[in-house]
Amino acid sequence: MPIATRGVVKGLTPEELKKLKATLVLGNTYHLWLKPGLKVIKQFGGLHNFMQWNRPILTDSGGFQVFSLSKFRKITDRGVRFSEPESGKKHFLTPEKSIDIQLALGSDIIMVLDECPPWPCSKADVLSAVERTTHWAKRCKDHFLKKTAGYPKGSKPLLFGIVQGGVHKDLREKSARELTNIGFDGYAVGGVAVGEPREYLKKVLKYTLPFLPEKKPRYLMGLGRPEEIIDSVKSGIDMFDCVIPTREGRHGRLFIRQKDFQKVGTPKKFNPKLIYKNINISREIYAKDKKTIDANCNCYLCQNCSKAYLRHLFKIGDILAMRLASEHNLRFYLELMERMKK
RNA sequence: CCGAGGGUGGCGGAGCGGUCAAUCGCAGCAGACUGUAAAUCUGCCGGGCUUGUCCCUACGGGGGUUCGAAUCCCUCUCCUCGGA
Repeated sequence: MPIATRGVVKGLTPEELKKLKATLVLGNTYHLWLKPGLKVIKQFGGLHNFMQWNRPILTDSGGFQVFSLSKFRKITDRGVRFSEPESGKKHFLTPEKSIDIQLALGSDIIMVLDECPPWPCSKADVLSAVERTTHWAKRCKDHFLKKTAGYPKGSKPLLFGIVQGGVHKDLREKSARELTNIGFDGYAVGGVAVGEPREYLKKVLKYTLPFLPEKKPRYLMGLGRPEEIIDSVKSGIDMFDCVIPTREGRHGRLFIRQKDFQKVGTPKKFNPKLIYKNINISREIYAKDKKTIDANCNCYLCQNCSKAYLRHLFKIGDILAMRLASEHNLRFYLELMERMKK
């Protein structure tokens, strides 16, 4: 899923996203709630129409902001009080409110509000986050059922639960069991890549996935680097979202296919280190480089521009640089996912 | 020719007797980025190397005062603005 937190995949049009074969985009409850606000989006009949994206949208619940805006919030069982970093304005987000907002946005996949504990964190605090996440998940589900009771058949969005539990085996299992007991349309693994050493990812998946139904979509939230995605797919993950392709693209870091890229998703063995490499295009060594960025890529950038030109666009700060790099990186990521579907 | 103000690192611009190799911004170089407070952030940015409470050379040129000068004085030179 390309990330469209505020109702745009930064710099790109829906048409461009479709050309990249993006099927699903992620929006954010918290951000869209504040800007432009629900009044505006309701007037457009929902986020799809507002942003002119007619394919599915998954909305995150605001749970991650419970973590990332840590200086500006206070959590209680009732919900989370945030103050907006720019204006200081206070807002109170509850599980029910998160569901209401996501329904108003017209989301296709709604995420429950969860508590994502930071790293490092005591086990007691992780436990408390798990318990609160379960409690909130139950409230989300109840509220969701109540609110969508009258929806015509087939028009009901999906509701996903989110597993927490940090790096602890027993807590991951507890969280997964409690959520599956409530029952959701899909399950997300949350609380990963919040600062913990990278080796933990595989463990967390090993602790969590056995307790999630294989037939339901399983979504790893916020991840990741290509090698992490490949490993996670092998472990059983079906869905990802990550800011890396777009954010790093805007910052001039590009993903370039290497020799073994084409072997991904085939029975052939590949060397994980030969799948891709990153370059920072603003480096001086590319100043006169006439070569294309990635000879194996079909995006506009790779079909038309030299490294020297893209570097120049970044150096002068032109928005086209960010657009082209975002598009390229998304194509890389989406192509990687496409290969692994097989 | 007279009067006034000024010349600081690639640029802009602080500093106006010691704590100055010199605040800060830009440009430059490198790095980071994982459910987007992120077109952001961090580091380096006179030269040298043994990268350090290290050594050189430095605030237009020259001279002087002082224990000590980018900072005060003299002189030359250049720039800007007024007046002839």
